[in-house]
Amino acid sequence: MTTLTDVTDGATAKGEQTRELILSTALRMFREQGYGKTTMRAIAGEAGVSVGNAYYYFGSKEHLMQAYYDLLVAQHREAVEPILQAEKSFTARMTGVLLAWLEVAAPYHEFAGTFFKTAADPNSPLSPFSEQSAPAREAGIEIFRQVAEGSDLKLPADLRAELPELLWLLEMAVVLFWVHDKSPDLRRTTSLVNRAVPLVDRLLRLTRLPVVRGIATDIVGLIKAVKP
Amino acid sequence: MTTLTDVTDGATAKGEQTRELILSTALRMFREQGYGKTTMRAIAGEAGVSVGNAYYYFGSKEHLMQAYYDLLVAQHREAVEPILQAEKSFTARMTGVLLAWLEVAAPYHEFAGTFFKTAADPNSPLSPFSEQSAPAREAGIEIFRQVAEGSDLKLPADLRAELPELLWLLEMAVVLFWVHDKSPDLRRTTSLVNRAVPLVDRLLRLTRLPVVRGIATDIVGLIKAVKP
DNA sequence: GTCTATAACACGATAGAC
DNA sequence: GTCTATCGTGTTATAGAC
Repeated sequence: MTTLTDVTDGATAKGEQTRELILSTALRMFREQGYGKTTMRAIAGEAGVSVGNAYYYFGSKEHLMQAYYDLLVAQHREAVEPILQAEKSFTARMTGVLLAWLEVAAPYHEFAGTFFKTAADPNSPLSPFSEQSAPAREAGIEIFRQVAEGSDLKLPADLRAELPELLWLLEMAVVLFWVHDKSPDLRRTTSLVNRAVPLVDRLLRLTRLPVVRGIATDIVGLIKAVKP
Repeated sequence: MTTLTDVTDGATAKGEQTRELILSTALRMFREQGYGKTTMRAIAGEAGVSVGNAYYYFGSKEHLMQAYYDLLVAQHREAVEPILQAEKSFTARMTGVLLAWLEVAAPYHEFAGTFFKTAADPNSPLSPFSEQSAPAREAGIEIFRQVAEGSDLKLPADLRAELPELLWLLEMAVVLFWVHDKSPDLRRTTSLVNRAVPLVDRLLRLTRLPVVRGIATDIVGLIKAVKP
């Protein structure tokens, strides 16, 4: 029986190097000329390998994008740690996490649209809602679980249980907005985050009112019922 | 000086016919084999025209998709009319409009993913948020203006002004959900609509409470501030 | 203005040899 | 693991016919 670690040592060390070379070359060219104008031939040529070799490591051009996304997620997770250590208020934690995402992703904004394009395709394994993305999605939701749990929020149990997923959805919405944002310095998106998060905070605290809490309970019920 | 109507009469009648032929052939083939497996050569062949002719009427394969979308919107507008005539309650009107969309779009569900794939690309003219889509978007929003105005809803003026656009956004969200829905008969999406709309209704009426109204005002302010 | 026929191009992707 | 050669596709170009 082979173990997962087998693939990372010995004979494949060189392979890993080639993989890295192709990936970093691709990302640099995506950044410099955009996704559409960067051809697989050009990536292979620039990296000094054959096209076939590039396809040996990355099943498609979109898989190179997916690799970039994984990188982004890792960087975000790192950037978020000090914020979660320092801040206590929900607004500060949530705003910090979202702004950290914008900062990490900023260099790739111009061609991020292409990634989002495949993300919207329900048949693509790259979709954030797909089964293949489940691990990455869970990791993303986990961040928002920490955002909520380490904060000063007091919520009814049913809402608290669903909140991380809801906050993750909110992040998806922010990303959607961000992808379409053409304003200088992405001011519209940062403004959206800075103003929307306090509103979410107020909305969540409103669940103390019985009328609002009734609706909140029903919304949670709806979400549960409609999840696949 | 030539007038706009010149292009629609006399000599172009045959052209219009050819255009229709190409479009209907393409849509049938998209439906039967999916978008990806339907080639431009095959469409032209099946329609009995040359490839060049297909490109004469449709600038690209995606333009054929756009034409399909326009068709869908027109069908939806038709399907919606009797509902808006008959129903008075907001919930019934809104639910009716959304379910009508699901019904009209159902035959295309399988390959709709491919369409929304390109629609999600912010650089694509097919994006519902793009400048080129502005007329279609306005027309869509207009439907929800009718939904709200002809209903029994009583809302503060600022919220009422933004509501049609918000309801249109809600429709976009439903479509996004629909595209990813793999359940038999699209039950999850219909269930979402049937349960979410009454909740929206209740939420909107809650704005009578001063606390809630305060937040609603701020949300409207945020939306206005963040619109391009 | 509408349409045909055919070739050619660039690109993503694949096959199969080494 | 890596290469070369090749395929299938969207799209464009050419050169013309009615």
